[in-house]
Amino acid sequence: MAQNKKDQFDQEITSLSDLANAISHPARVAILRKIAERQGCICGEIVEVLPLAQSTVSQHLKELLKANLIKGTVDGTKSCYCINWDAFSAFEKIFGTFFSGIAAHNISCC
Amino acid sequence: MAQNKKDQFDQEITSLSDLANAISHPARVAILRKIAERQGCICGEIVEVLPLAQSTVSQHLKELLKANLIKGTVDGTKSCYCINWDAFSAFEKIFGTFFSGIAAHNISCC
DNA sequence: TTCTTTTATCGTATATTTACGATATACAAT
DNA sequence: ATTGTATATCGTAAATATACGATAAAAGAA
Repeated sequence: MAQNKKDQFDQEITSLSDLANAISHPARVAILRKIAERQGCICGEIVEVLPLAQSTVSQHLKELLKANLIKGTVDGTKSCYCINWDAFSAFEKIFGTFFSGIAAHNISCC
Repeated sequence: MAQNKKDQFDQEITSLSDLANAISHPARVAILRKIAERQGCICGEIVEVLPLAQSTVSQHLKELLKANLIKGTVDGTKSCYCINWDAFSAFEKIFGTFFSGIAAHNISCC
């Protein structure tokens, strides 16, 4: 964009929008679910179940790492990812606060 | 992108990512909160409190309308927006399902 | 050592998003 | 009728996101 204004908002707001952004692509939602579902960590199995190239999946994984929702460790030639449960419950809390903050004013007008 | 693959995912996944996308920009979170907080509908007051041009705010409002999270009516020269409570509780439900679906497998590995 | 496997990163193309100013439209007020 | 106000839309520029193939790096197997 001509100029990025995202940093002109409160931290409370940007932490929410950043988390929302992390799951704003269906591939990333699918990756999170897959990682959670296969309780042991998984790696390139994700590539098999997604309709995306390996490099693209790797890119999405990087985004999820950046948002701190997953953790990754190297295991031989393979990479192992799993849910960062601490960050995830914080995530849930932030969304809960957002929803209850909105719902506190529930009055219909138009 | 070279090719958009977003429609190759389940509807359950895309409805979540679409909603997340709606609040993936801080301006849109701020707009939702402002509309909820001023229980009566508001219009261009949003422009005053955001660090964005009127046309940009209008664009973000359009996005929120597209996601069905707000409703808009015209009132004279002014436009009046408010939360779409039905859609909003559906939104909350979808996120709740997502979180509990992930949390169901809570096992730490790496 | 050499070959294979796995995954991250680089380079690149294209699509989408974000942002603004200018303009159009529609109503209100004078 | 003219002027002002509020807001949506258009056109456009620039940034970011998405996707892929090619390549690099690093470990395991032969």
